[in-house]
Amino acid sequence: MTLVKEGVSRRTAILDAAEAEFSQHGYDAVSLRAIAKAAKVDVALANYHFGRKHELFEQTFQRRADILNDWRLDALDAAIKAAAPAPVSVHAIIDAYLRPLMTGDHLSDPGWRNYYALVGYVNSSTTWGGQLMTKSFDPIKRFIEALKDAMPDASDAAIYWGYHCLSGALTLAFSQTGRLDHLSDGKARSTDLESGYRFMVDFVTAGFEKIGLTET
Amino acid sequence: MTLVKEGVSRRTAILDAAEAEFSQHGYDAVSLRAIAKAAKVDVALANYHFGRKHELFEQTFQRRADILNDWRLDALDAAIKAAAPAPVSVHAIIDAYLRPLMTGDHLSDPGWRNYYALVGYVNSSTTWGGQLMTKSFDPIKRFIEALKDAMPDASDAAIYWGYHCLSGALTLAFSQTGRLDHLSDGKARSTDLESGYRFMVDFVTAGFEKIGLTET
DNA sequence: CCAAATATTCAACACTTGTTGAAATCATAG
DNA sequence: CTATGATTTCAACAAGTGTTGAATATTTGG
Repeated sequence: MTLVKEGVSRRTAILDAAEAEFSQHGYDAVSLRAIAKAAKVDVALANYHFGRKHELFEQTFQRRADILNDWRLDALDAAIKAAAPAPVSVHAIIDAYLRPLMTGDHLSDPGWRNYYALVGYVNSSTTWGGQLMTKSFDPIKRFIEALKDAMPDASDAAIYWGYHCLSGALTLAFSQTGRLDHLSDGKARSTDLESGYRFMVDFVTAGFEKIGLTET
Repeated sequence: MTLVKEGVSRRTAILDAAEAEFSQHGYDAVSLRAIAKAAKVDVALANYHFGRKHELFEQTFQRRADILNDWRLDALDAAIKAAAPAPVSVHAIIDAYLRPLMTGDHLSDPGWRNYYALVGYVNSSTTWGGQLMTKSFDPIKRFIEALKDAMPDASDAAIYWGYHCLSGALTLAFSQTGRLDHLSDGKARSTDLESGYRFMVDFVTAGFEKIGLTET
């Protein structure tokens, strides 16, 4: 009998457990022992594989970021190709940014749902937000370039602040905090991200097109 | 010699310290001892005044929420009055929601800057987000009603998801995580919230007006 | 099958955590 | 001034923290 059960190594079991725990409670509220227990593994093993807790967190975060980056860049390339030789539209760029989060069974996969919450946590964290988001999602700079091409008259400031609005709206919605349900008394549901996605695409596209015109 | 220095009671000294610590490091990374030390007070005093750590956090959060709610409702009333008898515009509603964060010296006040970061932390926290945001900012439901009046053809879902976009964009920007600076290589600055405010007003207004038209 | 390398567990370390009951200090009213 | 009540500090608690070095188990390559 091999040590590895069901094809899942203990190393990825730790990452899985860390992902679930960190996304639900944040970095500091989660102990390595809680992660080890969820992964059915000794505490010391996390340290052996990942070093300090800090690094385990960053690797947990990076794992799906790489996958998400690939999905998004593929979608962007497809949009550019579909529009050629005309420049790709703002709407198509925003859609390429958002749609990969929805496609396939990502929304019904607890792993991805947890991860989206983790991104929301990191994005608005003063501790992690600045550095880690930029490092992990570096490839999305290609979306910034695409937006500049689509709106050649827009100022740099408009592009970056617009992207910041998009990022904030997206990560809050996909964190599924339940705020929407409380606020609307159930008339809108946090879990209904298909609806959220549709509204967000239109909302953000219109926003970008508006501030792309405003002189600064 | 009195026990109270410079008119600042020990009770509010604890709240001030808690605000600074919680906003910079989150709930779990902050110990009561760190707060007590910053407030130059014994650990046990926080418990005497506020009970459990949980309640200290909520009271810290509620303190400025009440003030901010008043500012916003005043701004909304003024906008409604200025537009009467015509219904107030979406643009004016969004401005009433955002402008109070900027007016006066709020942006140069470290207390308010810290608080804005704290709101960002709470808003995207799966632990606090749903309940605490709704409880503390309950009066902003009047903004929802105003938006419904301004866009009578918009669906409820459009209004609530639009507000969620606004909330996410706002709290991320005002958290000042430094993400914007890293992403833009300094071409846009997180600290330049005057610019952020101007872009956000136009961005969000255009977004609302767009999804207010879309049938769902 | 055996030796080397890798993976995992065990046990413990020094320290920090939130909370509390009792003691000490202060403010205030009579 | 004094007695009462509200603050504040002191000291300690049981439990939990990240991290590590040594011991054990497992895999791998020859």
